[in-house]
Amino acid sequence: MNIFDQYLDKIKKILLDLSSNDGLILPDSLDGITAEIPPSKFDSDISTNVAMVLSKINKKSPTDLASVLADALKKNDTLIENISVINPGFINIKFKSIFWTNFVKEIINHAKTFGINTKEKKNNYLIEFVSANPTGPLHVGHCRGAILGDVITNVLSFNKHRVTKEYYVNDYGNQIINFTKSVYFRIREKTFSEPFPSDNEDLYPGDYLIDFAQNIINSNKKMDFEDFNKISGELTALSIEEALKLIKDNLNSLGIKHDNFISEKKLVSNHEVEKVIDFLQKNKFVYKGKIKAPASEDDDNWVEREQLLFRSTDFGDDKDRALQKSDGAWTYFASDVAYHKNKLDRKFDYLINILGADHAGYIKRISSSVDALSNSKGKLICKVSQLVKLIKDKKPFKMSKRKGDYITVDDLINEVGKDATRFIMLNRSSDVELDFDFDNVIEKSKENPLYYVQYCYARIASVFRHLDRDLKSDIQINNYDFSYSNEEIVILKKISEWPKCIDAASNKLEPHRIPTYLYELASLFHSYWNLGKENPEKRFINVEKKITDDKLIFLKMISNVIKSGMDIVGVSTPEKM
RNA sequence: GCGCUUGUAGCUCAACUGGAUAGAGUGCCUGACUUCGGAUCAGGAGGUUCUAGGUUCGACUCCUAGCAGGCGCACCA
Repeated sequence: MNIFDQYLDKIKKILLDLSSNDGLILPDSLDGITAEIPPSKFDSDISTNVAMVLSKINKKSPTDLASVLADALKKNDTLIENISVINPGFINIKFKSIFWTNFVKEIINHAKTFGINTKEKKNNYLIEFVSANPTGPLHVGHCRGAILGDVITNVLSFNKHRVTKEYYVNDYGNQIINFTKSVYFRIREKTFSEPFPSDNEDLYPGDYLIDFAQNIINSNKKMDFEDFNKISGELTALSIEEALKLIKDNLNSLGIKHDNFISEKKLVSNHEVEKVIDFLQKNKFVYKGKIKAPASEDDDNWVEREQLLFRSTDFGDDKDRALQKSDGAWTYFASDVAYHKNKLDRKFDYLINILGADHAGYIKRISSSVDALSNSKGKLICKVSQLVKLIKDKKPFKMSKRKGDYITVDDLINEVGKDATRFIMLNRSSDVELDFDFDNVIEKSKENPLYYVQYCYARIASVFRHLDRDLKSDIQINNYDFSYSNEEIVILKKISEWPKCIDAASNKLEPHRIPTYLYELASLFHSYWNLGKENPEKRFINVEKKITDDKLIFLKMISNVIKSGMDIVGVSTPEKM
């Protein structure tokens, strides 16, 4: 039930009517006409820009046109209390109290579906996110993208789209060889008491490898660890398995579960890379050539080679991109092209990739390949999540990968918990860098938006508790005819924005709008609550049972929306804190 | 140098796919607990939305150019 959509439809209907009967001229598309939330200083519930959009084409002043439209609107709607035309030509509509009574009933009766866009086409999405190398635990850098992807999925699913969550496992290439060697040296450290080589920069230094090594030794008692070359294949598989187990644990503690894990190695061994390159070759997107040294590299160190290149410059990229290494192995990009071909073949309406800021430069390349593979019909959307700056004791602290002492997802969850991590990571637009202040995140005050919103829900729960009612169970509406105060109307207006918030979050893939909205709603609620301190009549539990019952329905409506939103964000709504 | 991205109150950020007098928190100042939960609330002060042009009835939002910060610019992944 989106009242803005409802009234937009009404307005358009009236326009068509006026156009056929009174000579109103309409443009080809009515898309520019909107129904919006008026600024709070106006005593009004919905506003529309219709008169300003149509004034030029009709050669009339916006205000004159607005008066005509306002009259027509008022005439066929008994729920409008008054309608006003305000410069530069907005039409503002104010509803009668009965409108809101109906509204509340509607939401209470359709608690589970309020906010869902019932008009739009439902799509089938594939979202790829996290996809961190299977060489160790997830760290803070992965965390934001992980949560972003998960909550985008939740928003889309809430809006009845179909979404498949996928993790691309980079289990092929040099990094994996180095990683496996590192595990091997840790095994030798244990079985042959040889020290781990500290001078080899290619090896992974992290302590977690010691656990990997021990686990592999324990569960492979018969394995002979003497000669690396004899066991490298098997050991690679075992090492990756260990890493993936750890990563899945990390994701699980963030509350994230992917539907599929797609192995790069399998794509390679199934010859999907060759096939896709054949295809590109036939369509003249691939050639043998040389690329120039990157600007960051000294020309002296750069060796120009002839190699297999993809014409990404045809699609706006800076340079063509290498597909094959000098040793004949595929580049990461080549197998990723195969992976995207694989995605395209599965016929999704949209492909979404969530990338970290440090991979943003990769977008042109991969979207070029999708364009080449799909004749520019691939509908790939890349979403970048900016860096997270960790702050403790008012100071930023950096993590250094070299020493292996970076902050892991585990560290984060242990310190601040899953709920706070999710809510705070999501509270800002993914386009801006995020300050993640440890002291702030665990603080229990208004400064911490998670608690502020949860507290709102807990307060409502406490009212129900006082009356021996259960907030979670359904509430009955019999003769409900609440006469709303101004404070209540303000809250109702905010509630009516919820479908708009979901729409924006869903269409623009901007889930931060949800925590922002919930915070605003909670803020209005806390003000409303405090009215009861000075004026006992404003309290929810009233001597008159009818008033108490009506107010409970009102509170139930608020808690429904809070609960919906918190579920999408993926955090709890405790009834006591 | 090139590409992407950000620039809004002292600080951290919002602003509904171009709407009206740009909003919150924090910090600073002042006030409210015998209460349905003070993890809260009320009030005050704080702005040339980086700059210069352009498009538009209307620009924080779109376009062009510049300035400043961040990220990236491999046969790595």
